[in-house]
Amino acid sequence: METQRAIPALAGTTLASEPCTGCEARRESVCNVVDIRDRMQLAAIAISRNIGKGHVFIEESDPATDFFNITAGTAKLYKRLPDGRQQIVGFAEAGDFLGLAVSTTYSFSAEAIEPLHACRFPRLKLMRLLRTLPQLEHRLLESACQELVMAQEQMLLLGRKTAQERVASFLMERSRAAAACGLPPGHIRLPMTRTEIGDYLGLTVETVSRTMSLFRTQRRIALLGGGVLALLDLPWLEAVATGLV
Amino acid sequence: METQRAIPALAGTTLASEPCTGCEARRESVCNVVDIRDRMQLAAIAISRNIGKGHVFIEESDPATDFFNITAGTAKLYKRLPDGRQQIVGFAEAGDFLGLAVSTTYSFSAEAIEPLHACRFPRLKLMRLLRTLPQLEHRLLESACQELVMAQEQMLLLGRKTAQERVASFLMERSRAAAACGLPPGHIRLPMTRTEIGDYLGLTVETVSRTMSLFRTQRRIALLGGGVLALLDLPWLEAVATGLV
DNA sequence: CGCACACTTGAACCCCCTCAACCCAAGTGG
DNA sequence: CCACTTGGGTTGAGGGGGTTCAAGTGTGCG
Repeated sequence: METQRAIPALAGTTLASEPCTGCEARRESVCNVVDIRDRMQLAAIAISRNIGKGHVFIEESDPATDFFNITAGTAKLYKRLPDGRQQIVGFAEAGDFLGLAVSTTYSFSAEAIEPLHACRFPRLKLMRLLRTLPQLEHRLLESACQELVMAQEQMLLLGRKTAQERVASFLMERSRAAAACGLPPGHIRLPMTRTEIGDYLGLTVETVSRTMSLFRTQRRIALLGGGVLALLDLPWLEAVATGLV
Repeated sequence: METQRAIPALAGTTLASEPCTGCEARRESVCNVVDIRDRMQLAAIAISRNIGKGHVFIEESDPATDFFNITAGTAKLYKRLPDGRQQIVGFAEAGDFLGLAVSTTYSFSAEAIEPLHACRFPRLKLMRLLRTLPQLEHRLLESACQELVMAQEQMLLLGRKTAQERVASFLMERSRAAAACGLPPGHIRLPMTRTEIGDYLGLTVETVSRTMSLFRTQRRIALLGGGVLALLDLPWLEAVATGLV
């Protein structure tokens, strides 16, 4: 795994009168709220890293030494039971901030499911910096609240929805997320495996596969290869996802 | 429902050189981080309310006009599907802060499951106050992160645990919460009905009842009446809750 | 090519849900 | 005082949605 000073696009040039200009994730990122002078302070404590597919870069119950800001790629955040059962509690993509727990240990593990790029912030340094950057703290609070709302929605899914409702909900969630990246409307990309979708939705691989096959034969969706998928009947999917139908 | 100026214990006296002194929840509450002068500002915008059992004081998807700080009693926070299926996303007790969503509408409903006492803060006024009270914002961020961790734990439960593991987890969670209130060690109070426990754990009433009966015949727990329950075999319950056994 | 891994499909099973009956305690009211 | 109601809790019998087990089909990559 390579590590380098932040600001990859400017590596080798003078050390950034305007930091993070090369960062593709800056627009959606939490870093964006602080002004240029403060962003230099942020960049000064950040270390930019490439993380290979399959690499576990946060291990549950390990000491929480760092925060991460994903700038490219996708990671799965998951918890495990002793016998190997796995629950994915979320997928982190460009702009997401990881490690916000108050606890001194991580509450979940994180693994890159496709090549990942992230800024790593030493926990203590960032905590210290937070005291002088109230806008950043405010932005983190907003971000945490947003995640909390999504977590509650996921609890409703896991506790009360049927397999079809879960898969439809997942596709709609991806559809909303896909608005950001550059895909034709009604198309989504699924960088995760069926097993991972199952571990996210509280189902088995087989049930996910069967349900997707059902949707396909009903012409609600179409598999286009390369992990890309077309949502052919958005209104129906939305209705199923919300428990109507 | 009665409403009155905050500081119930001091109602009718001079308006509190030291506000919130009568509040039994102040110790655990988010308000506690701000110093006396700032707490007066907080108390100035707060309205103290008694909320009767069964009263729904937050309605999902309604405009989020207020924040609440629970000072006594218990509320259930829940989401519903159109056909009536219900998922309880948490129980709020003394010291808990509600309504933290960034969104302008509530993301869940809240109902008092026993007589409730809460401080109500107009959203806009509190938001404005937040800008001048960074310690309060910091405390809210901590609180949100803590809730996020608990939500992720609940996702693991809802997605991957068996009925027995869910009930054991619930009992252990209550056991940790009970440490605060004045019950003999190993004893917990369950102010919620079996139906509500089921709606929290993603199970039916019958399954909850059957599982508790099983634990009782195995002498792992004992029902003492009045919603009080003795945990007779904590190590075993803990092991089951974490997926061992 | 051949191996590994992801995905799909089929068949049998099982845990939990559904439906139903019943118990019990607390009101309520004649 | 008892008859009746209501709401929460328990227990039993049967059924079903999703899991488990198993086999087979791609598909990328050394």
